[in-house]
Amino acid sequence: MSLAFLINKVFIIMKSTLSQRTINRLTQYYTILRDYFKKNIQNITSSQISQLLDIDETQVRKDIKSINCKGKCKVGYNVVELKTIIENILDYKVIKKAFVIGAGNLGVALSKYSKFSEFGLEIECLFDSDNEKIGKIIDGKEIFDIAMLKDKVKNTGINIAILTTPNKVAQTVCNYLVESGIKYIWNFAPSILIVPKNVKVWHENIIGSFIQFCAIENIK
Amino acid sequence: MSLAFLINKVFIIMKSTLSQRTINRLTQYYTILRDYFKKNIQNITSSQISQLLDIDETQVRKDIKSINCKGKCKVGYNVVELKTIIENILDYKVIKKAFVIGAGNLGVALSKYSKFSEFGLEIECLFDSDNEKIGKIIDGKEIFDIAMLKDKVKNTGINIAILTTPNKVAQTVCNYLVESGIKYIWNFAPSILIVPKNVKVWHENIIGSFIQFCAIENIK
DNA sequence: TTTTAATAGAGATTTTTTTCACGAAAAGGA
DNA sequence: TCCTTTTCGTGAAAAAAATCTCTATTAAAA
Repeated sequence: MSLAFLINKVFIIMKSTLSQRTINRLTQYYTILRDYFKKNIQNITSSQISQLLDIDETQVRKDIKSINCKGKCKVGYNVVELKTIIENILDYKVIKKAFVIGAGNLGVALSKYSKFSEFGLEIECLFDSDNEKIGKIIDGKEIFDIAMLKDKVKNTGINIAILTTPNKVAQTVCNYLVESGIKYIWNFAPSILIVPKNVKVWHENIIGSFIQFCAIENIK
Repeated sequence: MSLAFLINKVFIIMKSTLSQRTINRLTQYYTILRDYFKKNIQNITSSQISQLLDIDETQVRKDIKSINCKGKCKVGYNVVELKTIIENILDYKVIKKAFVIGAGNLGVALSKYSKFSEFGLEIECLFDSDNEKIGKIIDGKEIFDIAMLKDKVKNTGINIAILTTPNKVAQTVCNYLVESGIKYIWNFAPSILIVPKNVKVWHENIIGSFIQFCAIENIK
C-alpha cells in the first residue's frame, strides 16, 4: 500500500465526513486565501476570516480543524498551508473536463471565462443545434452539432455537461445528455431536471439566487 | 389603516421570520410551480415536490405552512395559489432596476438575459472603463463610462449593482460603487469584497459552486 | 525573565433544522 | 352510505449546527 494511496484514502474519508455547509464555507475561505496569497500575506487568523465573511470565529476554527489544519496561537494559520489543504480536499487542482451545451450568450460567456482553468475546470467544446452557430470557434473551442455529443462522450470519456439552453428545451436536451452518457449536469436553466438516479444535477439558479438576496436584505 | 397596508405588514412580518434555508427552498419550489403552471397542472402534492428536489416531504409541508398556504387532503396544493403566495412573499414581481458593472463576456451575457425581467429584474445600463466599449448598445442598454456612475445613481435612484469585473480590480471598483451611492452589490467576481455596514454584498461564486458540486458528488 | 495579550482548541450548551409518528380530512370507489 | 387510501397538518424526538465558555499556548512587550 503506497503512501500516495494512503493519503488519498485519508482525503476520501475526510471529504465524505464534511457537511455540505462546511464545504460551502471552505470555498469561501479559499477565496480569501487566494487573495492573501497573492498579496504575500503569510498568516491569517480565524477572526480575520470571521469578519470578512460574517461567520462566527469558533465556526471558522471548527471548520479548519475538521480538515486537520493546525493553527498557532498568537499567529493564526499559515496561508499557504491552509490554502493547499483546501485545494487537496476539494480537488481544486484536479482537472475536470466538461462540455458546454448551448452556444447562446451564457454558454459563450462561460466558454470564454479564463478563470475556470485556475480551478481545474476545462471546457472541451460546445454543442448547439443552430446551423448558424455550428462550426464556429469560441476562444479555441469548436461548436459542434448536438447530434455529435454521443460520439464525443464515447471518444473523450468526458461525462460533465454545463447546460445553458433556454428553459423550454432544458428537459428534452437533458434527456439526450443522459442518453449520451453524461453523468453530471451543471444546470444554468431555471428549471428542475428529472434524471435517473445515477446522474447528478447541480442547479445554478442565478435568478433565484438574486431573489434570495432581495428577500434576505429586503430590497425594494 | 388600509387593507393593503395590513397585508403588506403581514408579509413583512412573515418574510422576516423565514429562515434563509426556507427562502432558498421556496425559490426551488417556485421553479417547479412555474413549470406546472405552464403545463396547466392545477394541483401539486408535497411528495411530488419532495421527489423532484430530494427534500423531505414534511419539510416541504412545513415550509408551505410557514407562508400560510393551505393544502387540501388527497389533492395537494393549488398551483396558482401557492405560486402567487411565493411571488408575493419573495417579491418576484416587484421591479428591481440595476446597473451592470463591467461589459465583458459575463456582463454582456447577463445584460442580454431576457429571463431576468420575468422575475422583476431590469438592467438599466452597463458601465465600463474601456473606451472601445463605451457608447456601444447591448440589447438596448448603453455602455457608459464608469466615471458617470455617480451621476446615474443620483438621477435614477437605482442602488443595485451587478459586479462582473475581473478579480483584480473588483475591490477598487467596489469602493467606487460604494462612494457612488450603491447599496446592494451582486458580486460575480470570485473575491470577497470589503464594504461599509450599510452596503450589502451577495456573492455569486460560480466556480466555488462548481467545486462544491464536485466535492459533494465526488467527481474526479 | 516575567508578564501580558492574542489566539487556537475543545468541551458544554443552546439553538436551529430535520425527521418521525400519528391524527384528521377528504376524494373516490364499494 | 361507508370504507379505503391518500395527503395534509402538527407536536415530539432526533440530529445537526452554531455559539458560548474556558483552557492552553505562544509571541511580544515590560
